[in-house]
Amino acid sequence: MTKESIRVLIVEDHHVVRQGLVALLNVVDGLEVVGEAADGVEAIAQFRKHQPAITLIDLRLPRLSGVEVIERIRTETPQARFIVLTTYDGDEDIYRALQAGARAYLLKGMTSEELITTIRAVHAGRSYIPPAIAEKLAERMGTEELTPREFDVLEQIVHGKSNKDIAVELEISEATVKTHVNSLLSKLGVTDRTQATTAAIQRGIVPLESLRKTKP
Amino acid sequence: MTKESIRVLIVEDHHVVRQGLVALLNVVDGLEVVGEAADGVEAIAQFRKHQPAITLIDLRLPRLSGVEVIERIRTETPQARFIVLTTYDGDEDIYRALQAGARAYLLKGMTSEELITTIRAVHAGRSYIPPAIAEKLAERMGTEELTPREFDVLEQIVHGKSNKDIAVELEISEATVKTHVNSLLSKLGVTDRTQATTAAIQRGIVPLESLRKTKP
DNA sequence: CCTTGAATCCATCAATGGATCGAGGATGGG
DNA sequence: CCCATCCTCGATCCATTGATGGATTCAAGG
Repeated sequence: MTKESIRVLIVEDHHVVRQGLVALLNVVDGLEVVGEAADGVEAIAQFRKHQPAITLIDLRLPRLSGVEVIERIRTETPQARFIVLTTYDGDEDIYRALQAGARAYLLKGMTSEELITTIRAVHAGRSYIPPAIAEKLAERMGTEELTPREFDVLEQIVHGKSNKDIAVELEISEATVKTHVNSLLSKLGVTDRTQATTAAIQRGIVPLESLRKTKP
Repeated sequence: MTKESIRVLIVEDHHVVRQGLVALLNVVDGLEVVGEAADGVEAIAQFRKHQPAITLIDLRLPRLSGVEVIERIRTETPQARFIVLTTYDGDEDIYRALQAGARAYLLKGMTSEELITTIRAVHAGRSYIPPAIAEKLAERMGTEELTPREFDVLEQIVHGKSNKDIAVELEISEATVKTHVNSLLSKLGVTDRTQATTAAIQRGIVPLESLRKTKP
């Protein structure tokens, strides 16, 4: 009946989740898990070794982020197909992953059927973005991109720095900092730096992990 | 050899993770997964039905939070034993869970051995807190508790409200708001509201989910 | 009963933040 | 070459914020 199994690589650092995926997919007819990886570097090695048709990948990975893995693999193997599988749903993450070439973006917590359907769809050349995710993306489209410098300033703001501190840190004048603050506030559609902070975190522009203890 | 299996209930909303836990635990000698639940309400029902020795539970659950589930079950069955299994590691979550009566707190991503060892330990009456978690807890201990009112104010700050807005919202004068702001800033060990915001989010005092679209 | 701590209010002041101008230099694509 | 964009800087002005100090009420606990 089934001609040939779809060869799948699973990249996921959480052990139990990885186990769950393998257990789930291995009982499915027409799918075959050919490899597993727990971090970005391993993911690339496994990909080269097995040349899977589909790679299921989490975005938050040790050593090399999911987005970087997708980008690197796609430069050497452009036809590689990726399904991003993650718990986070900040617009920025979604955007970057799709930008990097992912064909589908699923949140953990979906049903097995959804997952399997998506794998088959992507293997058949289609792509799949759940409605909830599509909505986030649409939202994002409405907003302008931050310039690199504005991004730098936003990052500092989220880390609780004052305009003066930021000026010192970035080696520019406080007036310039204010200019950047002003334009990023309007691009984010907020009125002050506190709102900018929550917006940045919530949308995944500045990752939560980066908040931990940075010395003054 | 094995006298009797340890009866385990798994409470976890993410389907793949739940699958992974079941797959992982069912092959272990001396453990038996007697039930599964995907939300808080179901969790209580399953507990009553199966009276498991150990309940593995995620904190973020639909309908009823993990902490609430633990509290409710422990009022009717004080000897119930809980192992919290979650991805989040904000001090506040940890504290509340242990306060509610959890015996162990594990982050997803631990090895199967860790998990199994912990289950056996908790079943034997011991408790287990990983070093990384213990450190967080110790940190928290150093800081003073916020009063309810300070908490209200902090919540508003995180939502990007100005002192004036907060005054209106809480129906107190702006001067009073400032007083609360001042004392919560010092309790959190920060110098302005932006830092208070990141601290609150990072420590889980104000959940990220609550940030989504609240109309002005 | 007295102390303590929470919550409320008030006033004042200096520092910070944000809005709004205008304007020069660098860069890169058309 | 010209135009657009970004980055830079400065000046002014007003609003907000945070620090400080002092005052009242009320409830809980020793």
